[in-house]
Amino acid sequence: MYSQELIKGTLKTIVLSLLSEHDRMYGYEITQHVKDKTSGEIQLTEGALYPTLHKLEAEGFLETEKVSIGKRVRKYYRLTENGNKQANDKVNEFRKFSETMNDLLNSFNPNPELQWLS
Amino acid sequence: MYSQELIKGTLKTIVLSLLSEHDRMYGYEITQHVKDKTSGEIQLTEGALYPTLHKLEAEGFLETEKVSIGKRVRKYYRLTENGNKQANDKVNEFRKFSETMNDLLNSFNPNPELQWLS
DNA sequence: TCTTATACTTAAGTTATTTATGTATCATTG
DNA sequence: CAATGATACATAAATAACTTAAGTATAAGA
Repeated sequence: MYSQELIKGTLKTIVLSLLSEHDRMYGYEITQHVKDKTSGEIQLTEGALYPTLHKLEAEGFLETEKVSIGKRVRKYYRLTENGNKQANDKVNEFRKFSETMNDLLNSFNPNPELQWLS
Repeated sequence: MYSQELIKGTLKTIVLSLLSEHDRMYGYEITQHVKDKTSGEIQLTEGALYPTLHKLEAEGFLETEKVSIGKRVRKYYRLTENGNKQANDKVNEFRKFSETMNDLLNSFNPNPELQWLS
């Protein structure tokens, strides 16, 4: 499990990215999907996720749809057109950022897997 | 310039990593070094950096040395033995994290540079 | 029936950063 | 030589974000 400080700041990127490939998802589904796909190394907490979803909706990047499952109401989120753009921007930003960071960190203690490069 | 939310959480990692390759550095030097090495894409603010340096010192990862430059006093930081371990841990953690994240983000909108893989 | 999983919400406390201010020296330039 | 920008550190107040925790409720499995 990664330190929370590292996960901070990528929450929106993760949510937007997942919704880019899934058409619609609900909150709980997102937490499970991320947990499964990362072998439990990234676990989103509800206290962080739900407020973030509400924020993204308020910003116009997500829209909701309520679906009744038996007696329960499930709240699905999907990307708006702006949300789709935002998803692309955020994903590209993270990719570049991680490259920049790895360059910065690589000058010291180079990654053993990349040793052959030098 | 990357969004601050992305830079958040990597500040300690950056500081510890730089001190791993530089033996000793002072605060202002760190801000300039990071700015230069990332073409201005990561800019550390003093309000964030100095409190972090103080925190790392209080945690026993850094030790200080005051050096007079003319009439000014410059405060150099260097890694303690524990700080060196922590630097390695933090750098490795970030590397793994960025791999995990890129895997998570790659299933959608795959990075064009990696298209040949599929 | 009890426990775990599903499913969403929100308030209070904590933590970290941003923004702003304060202080002071040194170098450059008009 | 005065003004400006760069160097250099520190910290307080405001803000933002997350953690922790509690609340509510249905469904499934042992």
